[in-house]
Amino acid sequence: MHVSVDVLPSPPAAVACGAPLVRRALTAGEAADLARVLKAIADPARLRLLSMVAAHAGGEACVCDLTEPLGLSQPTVSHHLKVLVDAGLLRREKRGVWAYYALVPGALDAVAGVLSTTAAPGGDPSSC
Amino acid sequence: MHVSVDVLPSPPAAVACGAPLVRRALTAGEAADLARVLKAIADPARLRLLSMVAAHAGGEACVCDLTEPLGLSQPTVSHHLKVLVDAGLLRREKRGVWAYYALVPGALDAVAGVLSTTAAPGGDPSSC
DNA sequence: TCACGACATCGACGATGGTCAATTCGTCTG
DNA sequence: CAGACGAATTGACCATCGTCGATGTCGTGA
Repeated sequence: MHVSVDVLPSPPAAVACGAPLVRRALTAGEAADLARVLKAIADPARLRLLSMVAAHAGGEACVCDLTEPLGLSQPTVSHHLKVLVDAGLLRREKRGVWAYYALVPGALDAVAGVLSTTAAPGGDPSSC
Repeated sequence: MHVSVDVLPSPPAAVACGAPLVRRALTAGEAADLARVLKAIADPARLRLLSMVAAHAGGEACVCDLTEPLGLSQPTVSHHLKVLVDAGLLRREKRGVWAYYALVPGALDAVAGVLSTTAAPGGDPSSC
């Protein structure tokens, strides 16, 4: 028994491409994938973290830069950052004692593209 | 006693405009507003509902059109639709015995615009 | 080697959310 | 009016989530 299905927390998710939401009815699987990424973003603390990381000098920030302005404990901030990394929205790089977080380049735009009811703006030709 | 603070579930939310997420750090209030709308979208059943309503003939659908393909009970579908209406993403119109739901025109694009790291595409000049 | 600082993980608690069965509310029709 | 039908509301149950304090881990410097 126990074949251990190995249901990994999922690879970075990727969101799928194009703007399928309003074009055709989503399948249960597509909806689950999209919801997983959106649930990661749909939290005030995590939205502020994304925003603070993006607006920080150099496009990256360490936990010590984020804890105090956010008004949450350090373990809580670490938890939220992990959720965002697991969702494929942030990238974590450890340098010495500090851990630096930065936006994953196309991630937020991919989500925006799926939600948009018009054609994608810049038109990222790498995917699809 | 009981002045009844009347903390309304919030007006349609509106999300704010522009693409402030990656430009500057969000305030706690802005993050809370955005999170409220995103939480409404961040559910597989509700994503499929938005998608099915948008893809349906005439851009609108009644509950009876949605219950069966979604595989959820009628009360649950009604509950999800109410969440989407309260978030300002769907519009409800009752005609006779049936209740028809349709997308609120700019709502999804507004959310997409906030998440996007580039300038808004079509450029909806009505707001801001 | 030891102490300290930055960060991650663990365990627990209260709050929120998704779902359904049962009921209620409106509206049309016989 | 009474019945039927579509939809909304209620109440309850279980799962998931956000938060914290305590603890563990790893790299740095005295």
